[in-house]
Amino acid sequence: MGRRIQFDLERVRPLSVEFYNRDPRRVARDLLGKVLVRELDGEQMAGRIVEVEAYLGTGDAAAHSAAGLTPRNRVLFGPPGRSYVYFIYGNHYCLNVSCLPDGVAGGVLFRALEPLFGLEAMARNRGLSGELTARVQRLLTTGPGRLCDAMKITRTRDNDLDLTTPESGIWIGNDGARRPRVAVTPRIGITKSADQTLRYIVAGNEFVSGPRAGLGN
DNA sequence: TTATAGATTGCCT
DNA sequence: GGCAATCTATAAT
Repeated sequence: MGRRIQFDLERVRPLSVEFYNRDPRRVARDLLGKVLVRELDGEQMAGRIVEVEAYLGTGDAAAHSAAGLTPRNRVLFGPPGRSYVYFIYGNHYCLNVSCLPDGVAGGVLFRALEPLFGLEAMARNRGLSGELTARVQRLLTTGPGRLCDAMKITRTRDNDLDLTTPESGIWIGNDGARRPRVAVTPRIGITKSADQTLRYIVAGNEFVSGPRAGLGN
């Protein structure tokens, strides 16, 4: 018998636009422990943010905004608190939130969630069946492509949405949970600017992807 | 118009 | 632990 998840979505309050109108490094760190909520076709899903990466507008060769404004990355240059969804490796979508004021590029990539609500729906979306064992739960939203798959986040439908209001179908909120212990490491899957430590994880959380080492900070 | 690299994942050995 | 799959934005020709 699996562990029953108890989580009250009513307790979650959306984060303000001003929350995102800051340096992506600060936003990334503060997003840990917050809740990403998805509502689609009357179905609700939610997960606690346990792994993110900051992408800076300037001086960051790994950021999509590095070469200047293009049709694809325009959301990163727009106002804060909006969704930037891109398609990668021919298979996967990745979700970011824009940071800093209109005209200044920057964003945070969502890399992993701890599933809180709607696990059955997420498993279905991921093509997983059977018992929701700890191992299967980790396959739901651990990894940037997986969490988009689980929540059916796509570019055509979900790019450039306002993430500060439930009306968008995707939003981020605070449920009053205590601020988690944070660790910082280099980012994953990039070659440029790979020396910078811009990946933020909840220390010791089992739903973090890849290496979980890193000095607390 | 063509070429290439990419903020990944899952399956293979 | 290695690597193919699969698409497309952007750069190069």
